[in-house]
Amino acid sequence: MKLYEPHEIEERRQAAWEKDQLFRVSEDGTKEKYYLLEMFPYPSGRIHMGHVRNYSIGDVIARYKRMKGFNVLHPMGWDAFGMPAENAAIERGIQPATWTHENIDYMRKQLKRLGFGYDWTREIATCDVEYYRWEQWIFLKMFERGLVYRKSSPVNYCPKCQTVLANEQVEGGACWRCSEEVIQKELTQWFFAITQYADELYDYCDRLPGWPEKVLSMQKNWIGKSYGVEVDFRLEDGSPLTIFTTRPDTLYGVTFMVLAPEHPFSGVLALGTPYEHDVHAFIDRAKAQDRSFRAETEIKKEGVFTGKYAINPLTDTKIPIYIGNFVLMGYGTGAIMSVPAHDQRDFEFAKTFDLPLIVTIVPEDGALDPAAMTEAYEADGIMVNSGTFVGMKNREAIPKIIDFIEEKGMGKGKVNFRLRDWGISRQRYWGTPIPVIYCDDCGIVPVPYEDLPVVLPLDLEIKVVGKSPLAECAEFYNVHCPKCGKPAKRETDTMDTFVESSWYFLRYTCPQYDEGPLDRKKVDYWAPVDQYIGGVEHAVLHLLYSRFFNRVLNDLGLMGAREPFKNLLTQGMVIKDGSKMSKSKGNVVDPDYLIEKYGADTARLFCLFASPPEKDLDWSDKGVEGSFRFLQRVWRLVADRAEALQGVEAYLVPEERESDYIQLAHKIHKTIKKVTEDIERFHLNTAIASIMELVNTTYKFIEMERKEKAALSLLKGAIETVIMLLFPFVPHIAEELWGQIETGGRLLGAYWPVWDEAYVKDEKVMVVVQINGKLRDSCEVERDMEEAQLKEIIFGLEKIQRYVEGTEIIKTIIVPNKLVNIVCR
RNA sequence: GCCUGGGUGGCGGAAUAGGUAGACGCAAGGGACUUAAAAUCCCUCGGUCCUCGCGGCUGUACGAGUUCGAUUCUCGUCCUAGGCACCA
Repeated sequence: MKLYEPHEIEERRQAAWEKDQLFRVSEDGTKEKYYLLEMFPYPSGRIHMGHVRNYSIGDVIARYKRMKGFNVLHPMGWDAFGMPAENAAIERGIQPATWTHENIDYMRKQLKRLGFGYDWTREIATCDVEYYRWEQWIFLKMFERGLVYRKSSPVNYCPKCQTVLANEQVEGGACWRCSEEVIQKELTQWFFAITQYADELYDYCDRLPGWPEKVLSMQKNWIGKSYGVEVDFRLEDGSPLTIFTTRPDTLYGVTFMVLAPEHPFSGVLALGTPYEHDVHAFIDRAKAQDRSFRAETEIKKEGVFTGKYAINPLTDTKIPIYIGNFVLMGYGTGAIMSVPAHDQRDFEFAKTFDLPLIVTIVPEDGALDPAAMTEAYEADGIMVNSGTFVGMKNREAIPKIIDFIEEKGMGKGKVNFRLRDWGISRQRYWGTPIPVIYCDDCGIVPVPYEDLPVVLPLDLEIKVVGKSPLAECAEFYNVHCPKCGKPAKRETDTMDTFVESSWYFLRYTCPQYDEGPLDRKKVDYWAPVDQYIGGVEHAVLHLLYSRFFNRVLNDLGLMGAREPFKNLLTQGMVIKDGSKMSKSKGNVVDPDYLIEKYGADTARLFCLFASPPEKDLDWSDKGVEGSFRFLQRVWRLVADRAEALQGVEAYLVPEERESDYIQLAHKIHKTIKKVTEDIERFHLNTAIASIMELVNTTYKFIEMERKEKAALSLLKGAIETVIMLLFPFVPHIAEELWGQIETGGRLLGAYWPVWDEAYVKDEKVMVVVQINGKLRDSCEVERDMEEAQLKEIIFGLEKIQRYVEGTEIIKTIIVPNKLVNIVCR
């Protein structure tokens, strides 16, 4: 018998796949397409176990779908722009481009060594000019449509990364990448108008049944849609002061207003009054508190009275106007109405400043005494003190009050979003240059399409200092204005790297197309991605940006699909010793080491078997050994009798009626069914478990030592089935074993086995007997037996008789072929 | 505080539509083979009680409920992970 030598086998098989270009695909109208994609990696140097897991899952699905006859697009590429390349450049004096490409070369080899089947002719590296030139092209199209604009605003800035961060990239006041505390800085930035799509992005969350509930809820949470009304309060001089509220049912309980420090009225209301000095001192102080500080929990609510009053349009009551540090200028109108009786924040503020409470909603079965309240009543109830709305349920009153306000011209219904526009300017070098030129005379001038690409110079010296190297490269930024020809300056900021990953999955469909970003025919054949697989950490950032970008490209007429990813699978992290694998924790397992010790098939198998894809995977060295042992067991099963099986015809149905045969035949068909259905729903761990069971059953059959030809035929059928079912998981060993038994020239991987429903059902079934729901006995009977006959057998059981004796039988419940429950007293 | 998930043996995890809880694997214990070891193979393996039987009781975070029957459905409680968090 040949020994199982994974390295030799794997190298040989991989070379053959490469030679035959096995995974290369093109559009084919005769087959159903299936676009399978895993999130592409950042080329950090080497792949880690998270990648191995992600891509192993993907490879199973890709190979399975191919066996099922789909035309499977399964590409791979590199999210190649980003800061680590610059840091490496600074630390080691190596060009970011060189560093990145060396990493890509190494990691590509690693992926190939794991045996993942990609169409490498479609490989993309986002740092290649042929990729980012089309991103610049898209930028210009977006600019024409007003989807890109420039504005000065306070931005999140990471002092360590020395660049701006989008709101989504700030996690609890810290940089998402390096965890440095984020500060506020006033900068002029480019923005993508993602808020124009906020409503649609929100609503479509309900039309993505193939996405995990969790991700959709995170996206909805982030977009933060809320229905309310804008109401015009009036200053005493008649000028309007508009607020936004989601609780118009509390409008009659407003006792004061609060403005954000940045509100245009904040600086002027107190002018010339005794309050002026205090107000300005407060505003200065509040503005100095940067965003991250303001975001801290338990920040004390502070405020100052402006000395001015406004009129509540519903009640004509005069109410004082305050400025408060807790009101955000960026949401709603930057001014709020305060209802201390029904909003906890307002309640606290009112207590501090000794402001009155007016109750407008009471619990259905009680009353509220403003003087006795220790917290705001935020729940639903019945309207009181509310003009014509008294007596209504507050929920029902809300739309009526909005109608009333609109009728009287006091305001209008409004939907607000938490989502902000996406700031994409980064003061970094290793990214896509923003294709814009600033001219003293003509202002902002987009680079003409014929001048694209704006190429990122590769021969720059990267220094530590704050400024982007591009801003110091005169050859780069000194240009002539495309409009008037006068000397002008090129934009030296680059784009956020999330821009590249927002459309790479579309470019895979036509990576060499040179007349535009997308070849409409090809992209419409493949898009949308049928199955996307990646880490849940991208639930908001990457996935939301991609949904936005896909819509923009759709609106630009570049493609037909509206949503980018039909189905999404978010895989869990790889955990070891209780925490995520990381260098700092010193608990990383190196894929190279695993491949060297056990081979790629074992590494893949363990990642797939140890836990279902969505869950975190607990690393276990012993578990890896177990996977290796299983493969050796399979190897022996086949290799030990490879010669004996030569020339034997494989049967999946028993030629003999003896129970050994029948049992094995049934097991084969049941396993095919189970594995098929499990792969379809991504229960890859249980799919493997059931293949293991088939292997165990096959060994048991062998122990019977049946020598007839029929036994060999069925055995061969079982073995062929094991190999075919294993192929998507561990393709190298499967192919090798397939080659060892003579299989009539059939090609492994070309088709998926089918089960015969007749053999899925056992001829004899074990029926368990319960008495009053408690398990008492069981017996084996013919399948689909007549109820009367079954009852006769059951009640004839000695044990059951003993239990039933002396009781009154109320009823007998029969679950066919499974269970009988006798209810008695 | 709000919104999602999730709590099952010593461990990773099964149980697809309410019907035998613990598949498969790991670890552990016992045995076979061997001069010995490795490898391999076989047996045991939730808890508990006894009269050690193809025995009884109990058991899927906890407490109720629906049901002939609940890991599964409903309500409440606790714990835990993730997301959002002065968003008016």
